[in-house]
Amino acid sequence: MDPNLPISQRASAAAPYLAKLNPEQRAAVEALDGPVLVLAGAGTGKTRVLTTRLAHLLATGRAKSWEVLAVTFTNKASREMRERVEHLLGPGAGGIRWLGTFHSVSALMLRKHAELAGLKSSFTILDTDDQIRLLKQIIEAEGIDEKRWTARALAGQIDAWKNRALIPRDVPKGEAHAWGDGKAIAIYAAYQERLKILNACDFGDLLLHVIDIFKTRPDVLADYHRRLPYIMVDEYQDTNVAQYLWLRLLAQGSNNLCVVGDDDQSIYGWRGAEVDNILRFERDFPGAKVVRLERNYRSTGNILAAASKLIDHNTGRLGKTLWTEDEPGDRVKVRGVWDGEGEARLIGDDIEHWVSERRERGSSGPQAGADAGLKARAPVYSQCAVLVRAAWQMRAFEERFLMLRIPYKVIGGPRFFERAEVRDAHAYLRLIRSPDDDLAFERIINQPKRGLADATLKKLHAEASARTPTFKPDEPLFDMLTGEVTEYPVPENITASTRFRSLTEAAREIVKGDALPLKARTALKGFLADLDRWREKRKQVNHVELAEIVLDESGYTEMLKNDKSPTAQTRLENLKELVQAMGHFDTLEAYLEHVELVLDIDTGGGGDEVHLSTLHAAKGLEWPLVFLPGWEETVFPSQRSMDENGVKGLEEERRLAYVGITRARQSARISFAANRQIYGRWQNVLPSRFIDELPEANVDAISETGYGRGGVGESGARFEAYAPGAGFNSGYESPGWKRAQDRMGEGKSFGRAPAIEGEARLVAKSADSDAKFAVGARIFHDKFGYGRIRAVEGNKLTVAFEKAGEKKVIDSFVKAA
DNA sequence: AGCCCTGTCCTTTTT
DNA sequence: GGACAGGGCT
Repeated sequence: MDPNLPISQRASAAAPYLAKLNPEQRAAVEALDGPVLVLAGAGTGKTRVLTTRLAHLLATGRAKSWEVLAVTFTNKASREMRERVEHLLGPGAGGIRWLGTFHSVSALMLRKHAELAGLKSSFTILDTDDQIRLLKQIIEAEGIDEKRWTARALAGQIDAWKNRALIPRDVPKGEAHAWGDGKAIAIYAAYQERLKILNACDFGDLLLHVIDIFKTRPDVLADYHRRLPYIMVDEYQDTNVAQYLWLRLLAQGSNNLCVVGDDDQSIYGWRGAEVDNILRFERDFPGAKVVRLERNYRSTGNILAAASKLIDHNTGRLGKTLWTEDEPGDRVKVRGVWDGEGEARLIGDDIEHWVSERRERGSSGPQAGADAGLKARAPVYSQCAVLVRAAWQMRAFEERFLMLRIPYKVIGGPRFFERAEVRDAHAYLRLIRSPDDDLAFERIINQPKRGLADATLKKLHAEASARTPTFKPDEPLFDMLTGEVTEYPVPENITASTRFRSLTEAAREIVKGDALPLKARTALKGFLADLDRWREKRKQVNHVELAEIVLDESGYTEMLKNDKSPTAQTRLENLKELVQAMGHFDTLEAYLEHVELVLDIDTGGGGDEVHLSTLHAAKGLEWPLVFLPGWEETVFPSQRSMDENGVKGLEEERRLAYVGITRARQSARISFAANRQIYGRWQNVLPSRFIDELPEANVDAISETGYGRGGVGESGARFEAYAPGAGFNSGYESPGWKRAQDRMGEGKSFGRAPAIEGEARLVAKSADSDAKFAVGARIFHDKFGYGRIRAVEGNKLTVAFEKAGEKKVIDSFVKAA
C-alpha cells in the first residue's frame, strides 16, 4: 500500500465493503466532505450507500459512533440501518447514539432541554387519539359548532401548521380565518397552553420545541454543532418544512450534510413533505456534490420500463434514467375483473399457482433428497405482496386468504399500541406515573365500569376549573404565543378551556364534600385509593409486576374475562403480549417512551406469509411477485387527493403508482374492477388513467371485465350462492349486518362462507337439487345490482335488491335454464 | 348510568 | 359497512 496515502484513504482502499459497490455508489460513499446529495432511483442501492457511508465514516476513524447524526423517517428504516452497519463492521458497531427518526432524535434532545420549552423532562408524548380528545374539550369550551369543525379536522389543521413550523402567532391570518369562524388560532393557542399544563407535547411539538430552542439558545445549538459534525438523512424528499429547518440549524456547524433521496418517490405531501426541499438542495447548500445512482438492481427490464414511462408523465422532476442489466422478464400484467371479490379471487388463485409451482420446482430440484424433509421449506408466500392504496381495501384480501388458508401478514396494519385495551393499560401506567395526566385519568376512570360516567366526570371538570387555581407550576410557564417565559402568576390569555388543577386533584377535593351522590363518591374514593396504593407498590416491585397487579386489581382483566364478545380473547392476549413487551425495558419510563414514540412492535416476523400492505408502508421494501389491485379512478388515483391538491395531488398519486411497480423484482400484476363498493354502495368505476399511461410494449393487458359475462338467459344475472349459517365468521355480528338480517325478514344468520359461486347456469343447476337457492344467498343482477334471495318457490325467486340505497323487491325472478 | 336504536358521515396515506 | 353521537328507554 502506498505509504503516502492519507490514513483515511488507506482505510478506504482496504475496506472490503467498498469492493461491493459500483462506481457511482462508491463515489457517494467516499464523498465524506461537505454537503452531498445522492439522487437514488428505486432499487439502486440507496440504503446500501447510506449504511456503507456511515460504516465508512466509522471505519476510517473520521467519526466516532456518537458523532454521527443519522435520521430516517420510520422506525423500521432506522432499525434496518443499525443492523446493516453492524453487519458491515461487526457486532457492537450498531451502537450509534444519534441514529433514529426525526421524532425520536428530537425527543432525546427535548428531554435534555425540556425546561427551555416550559416542560419537565418527564413530558408525555400524545398520540393522535389523545390529541383529538384534548381538542374536543377545547372546542366544546369555545362554543364552536362541533359538527362543522370536528376535532379530527382541527387536529389535522394544527398538524399541518406544525409541519410548516408555524406556531399560533405565525399562522397567516387569511388561512386561520377560514377555520372555525376565525377562532382557529385561539384554539391552537389554547391547545398549546393545555399541553404545557399537562406537561405533554404532540409529535409536531417534538420538532418545533427543539427548533425553538436552537433559535433562542445559540449556546445549546453550538453545543450540538460540536457534538455532531456528521449528519446523514434518508428519504430527504419526504422532509417537511419543520424537519428542513431542524436540519438546517444542525447542519450550519460543519456543513457536512449528506442526504439521500428520490424525488420520484416523494409520497408524503399530505404530511407536509416538500419535494421542493430536494429540488433546491444545491441552492440551499452551495458547493454540494451531487451523485446520481441510476443502475437498478432490483427489477427486470419490463417492470423498470413500465415504471419509468409512467413516472415520465410527471412534470418538474430532477430526472433520472434508470437502467438494468437484468433480462426483460415477464411483462407487467394488467387485468380487469368484475368486482372486488373477483379481484381477491384472482389474486388468491395467482398466489396458489405461484406457491405450488415453486414447491414443485423445489422438491424436484437438485436439493431434493434425503435431507429435504429436514430442511425448512423455502419461503414462498413471503415472496408475494399485495399493495393497496388505502387500508380498507385489505379486507377483501384478508377474507379471501382466510378462506384459502393462505397465510398472510398485514404490514403496519392495525397497530398493536393503538388498540383500545393496550391504550387503557397504558393510561393506568401513565396515571400512576404522573397523577396530573388528565387524559389518562379520563380514559380509565370508568374502565372497567365503576359507576363513574359522564355525570361524575362533568362534576370533576367543573370542580377542576371552578375554584381558584391551586396549581403552581414547578417551572416558569413558557408562552407559545409570545415566546416569553413567564413566572407565576398565570398569563391572562388562558382561555376558559384551560384548567390549572388536575382531575386527580379535583377528585380528592370533591370526595370530601357532598357534591357527588354517595354511590359515586364511594366509587371515586376507591379509585383514588387504588391509584395511591399502586403508586406505593411501584416503589417495591418492578414495572412488569406492577402492570400485572394493576390489570388484575383494577378489574380490567376480569372485565375482559366476563366479556363474551368474540374479540375479548384476543384482547386478553394483547394484554399478555404487552406485559411481555414491558419486560424488554428496564424501567417504566423507558417502556413508555418506547410506546409513545416507536409505536411499533416487532411481531417476530420471518414467517412465510403473504404481505399485505398499503403502498405507503411498502416503501423501501421489495418482493418477487407484487400485486397492485384497485387501479380505478377515484380509488387510485384517489379522488380526494385530486380534489384537494389538483395536479400536484395527481402527480403524487402517480409517484405512488411508481413506488408500487418498482417494488416488484420479477412480476408486477395490476388489476382493476368494474364495480366497487364505496361507502357500502355499489358503484361502477373506470380503470385508472395510470393504466393508459403504461407503455404497451411492456404490458400484457387481459381484460376480464364482465367477468361472469353478465347476462345468462334473460335475467342477466350472475349468482354467487352463500350457504346460510355456514362456518366462516358466522358468529359475526355488526350493527349493519344485523340490520340487513332484519330487512331480509329472516332472523337467522346468513353466514358469510361462499358455498359455490359462478354464473346463473351453475347455480340454477344446483338449485334443482335444492341446495343453493337458500334464503340469504347473494345475487348479482346487471340492472339491479346486488341483492339477496328472500324466498324460493320452484323456479321463482323473490329477491331484495339494494341499489342507490333503496330497497327494491323483484318478484318472479326467473332463473336461466 | 347504561343500554339500545337510529341517523349521519364517512375513508387516504403516518411519525 | 361501520364509527360515533344523540335520544329515548330501562
